[in-house]
Amino acid sequence: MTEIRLSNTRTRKKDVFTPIDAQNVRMYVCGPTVYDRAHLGNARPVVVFDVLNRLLRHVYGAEHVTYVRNFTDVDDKINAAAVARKQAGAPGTLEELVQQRSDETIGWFLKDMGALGALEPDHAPRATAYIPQMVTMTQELITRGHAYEAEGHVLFAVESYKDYGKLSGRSIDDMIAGARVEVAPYKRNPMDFVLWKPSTDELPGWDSPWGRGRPGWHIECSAMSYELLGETFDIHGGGNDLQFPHHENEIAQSCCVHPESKFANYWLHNEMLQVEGKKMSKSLGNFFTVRDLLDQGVPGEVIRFVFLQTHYGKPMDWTDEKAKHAEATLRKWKGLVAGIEPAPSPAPELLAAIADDLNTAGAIAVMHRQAKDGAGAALRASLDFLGFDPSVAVEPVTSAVSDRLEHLRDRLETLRSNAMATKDFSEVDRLKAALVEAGFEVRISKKGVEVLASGQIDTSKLDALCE
RNA sequence: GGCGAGUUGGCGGAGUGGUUACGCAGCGGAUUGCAAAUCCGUGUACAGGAGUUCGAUUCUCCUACUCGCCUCCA
Repeated sequence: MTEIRLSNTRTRKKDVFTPIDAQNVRMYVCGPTVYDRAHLGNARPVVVFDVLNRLLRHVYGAEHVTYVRNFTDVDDKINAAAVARKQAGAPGTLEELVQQRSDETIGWFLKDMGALGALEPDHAPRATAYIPQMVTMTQELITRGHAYEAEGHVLFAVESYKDYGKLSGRSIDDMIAGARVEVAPYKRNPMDFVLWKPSTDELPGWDSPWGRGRPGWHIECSAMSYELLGETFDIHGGGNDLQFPHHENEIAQSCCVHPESKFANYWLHNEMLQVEGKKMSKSLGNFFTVRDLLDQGVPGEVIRFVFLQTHYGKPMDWTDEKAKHAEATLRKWKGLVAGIEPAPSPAPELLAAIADDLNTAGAIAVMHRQAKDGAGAALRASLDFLGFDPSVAVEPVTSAVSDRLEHLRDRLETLRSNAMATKDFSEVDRLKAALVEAGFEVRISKKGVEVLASGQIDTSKLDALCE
């Protein structure tokens, strides 16, 4: 069996992965808050853990892996969007409008991530479907002396959990010293965090022993992972910005309710994404969504390829340059594997690279070697394994384009054979240049003439050529 | 201030205690009506300093720089 090694934030080492139960390998990844379109940064963990999911399925068998990724649909930004709609005169109650907003955002998310070649998890629980479980857990924390009620809020008492801060390597005292946030007066310790908070009448809320309210952010992951994966499971993942406080708080909640459990054995965190060397932010004007890129004609798998070029534990820089190179490489490889059956299983070297802490960049190096060696079947199996569909052209050429392309190719061929006799190549060169201008690649060899789509096709220029 | 990640040839980016990864670009050649594509050849880099070692880019320590988190942003 392939030995998988993973960088474990908990131990700060690369650990050999040993599942609790090889018949049921369990992974929980923190999913998005569904208030708006996913930006490019949101896509990184999705792709990273998609690769891990595929690896686990390959090694343990698809039916022996359970992958859970939640949707956070309790959030002030969702509420704000719903309120705005309500004020604009949209029909329905506010709760319905909240639900609507979440529904549509979830639909976008799945579609956009599907375009990146990400398989959907086995379970994609929504926080709103687990409120009773969160209430129960919160109550249990109070009973066990780890939480207290204050002014309609329920707060987790960080001092009641001795390992608080262990995952992220922080001490409560240091954090208090460096705190930059104003502390609510009802907190016993400034680091105490909210398990439950009151809702106003206008906002979505649920009945609870502490009045009508809504859960704090962290409790949902504790409740849902327990419901779907049990007290202790194998892998917990997410972006490294979640390490503190989100994951720290999840651990505190879960371990205090289930003192015998370790919660998650392996913690994986992906590093952040940057754009052209800078943090993606609205103020810098370099903020964009996955959909923006797709709409600009950047194929989803090009985005996927660029992501996989950088190890998940390193900051990744998104640049147009990389996207261009990725597209060229994918196009080349797809040409190489066209019509070739994939090898029955991915090559051992490829698997070894991925199993070594998801060394996707190393895997790409293996694929370059396969391409160079003309190992089409192996390359195709590699592409399949990493979630690239070789049967789909990088840039789908519409039939309308391909018909005209055929016509132009014939014309070019005729012109060329004439020119070979007359030695006057001016007509050939003119058509060739025009085709290149319109976004095609022209190859003329002894065997004949080939015209291929090579990038952004300018259909208006194509139309002009056909007249 | 606290915690953490990183720094490899023009660019991207693996890997290794001692034998030039690889890709792109570039350069030379083959091929071509010219190109493109393809093929062949071509690259001694590992932030700085100290230490361990027969030997370090690879291990340890220090310094510099970059970046992230500490704000319900993945």
